[in-house]
Amino acid sequence: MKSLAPSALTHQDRGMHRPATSCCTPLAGRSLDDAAAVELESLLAAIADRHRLKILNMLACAEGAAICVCEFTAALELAQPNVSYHLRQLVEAGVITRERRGRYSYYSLVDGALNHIAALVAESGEKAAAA
Amino acid sequence: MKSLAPSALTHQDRGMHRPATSCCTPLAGRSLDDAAAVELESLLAAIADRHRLKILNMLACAEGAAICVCEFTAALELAQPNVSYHLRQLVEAGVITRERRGRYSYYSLVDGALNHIAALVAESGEKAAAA
DNA sequence: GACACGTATCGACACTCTTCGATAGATTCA
DNA sequence: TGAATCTATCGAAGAGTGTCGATACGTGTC
Repeated sequence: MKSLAPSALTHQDRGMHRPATSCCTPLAGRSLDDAAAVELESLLAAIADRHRLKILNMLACAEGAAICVCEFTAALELAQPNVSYHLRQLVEAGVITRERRGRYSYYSLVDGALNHIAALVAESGEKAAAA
Repeated sequence: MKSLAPSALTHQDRGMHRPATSCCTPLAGRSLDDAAAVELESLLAAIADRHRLKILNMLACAEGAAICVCEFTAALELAQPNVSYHLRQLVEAGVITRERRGRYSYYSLVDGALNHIAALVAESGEKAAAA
């Protein structure tokens, strides 16, 4: 499945002589395991789109109020199936929720979802700053 | 270039009669313009990858110290050209910087870069919470 | 200068994502 | 019930992304 590097060893591991210009400084510690990396990857990928970012911003500006699909379609100047597609991506990522009212579909932000993502980015990235 | 929606108008704009089950709640305001959305999109896309997230985490755990390419190659179990590719993506996004020492290349986090991205996500998303 | 080593880049390929047109599902109104 | 409306889904096409093998570049060593 996954092709490994020719040899997953650092130059130090291979017992190479190490001159003054040494390589491979040791890490202070580890925190982001594979599963966490994959999860954060999917979360970030869900919001890493200009249209979805504008959707999220519209929802944030609505201050908790739900917004109808047609409003997104008008604001984004995007075809309706496209808007549905992007909304679906955000719903599946758990960032927004859908609510049907009659013929209309209203979407709203999941409380604290984006703050959570932001915290993950700041945490797994700038953990050094906190220490 | 960009195909617009059939008519970039909400149901209200088209002067439709509006029953009790009305659509299109007005927004509280706007903040994320097109340029900002594109910029944030590219920033998020740069870090929305499991390997690049692990690179960033390793750098964060190094607490400011630079890390050699070979260390990433070993930790990520990824081929060397692949590692260079991901490092390049992060450099071009302005999240990390490269420094050559002899034959080796060392990478380190740009101070506050990830906190900046996190702030953008939290800001343009949960602006309502701040208000 | 010739060689070894670490890293970056190139071209090709496979895969995923986004977009589009068409259409189906669900609900309201006459 | 039938027509109209709003939204979601489907299949195909296009663009973008990550991976791989091969190779070029820059540096240190002999």
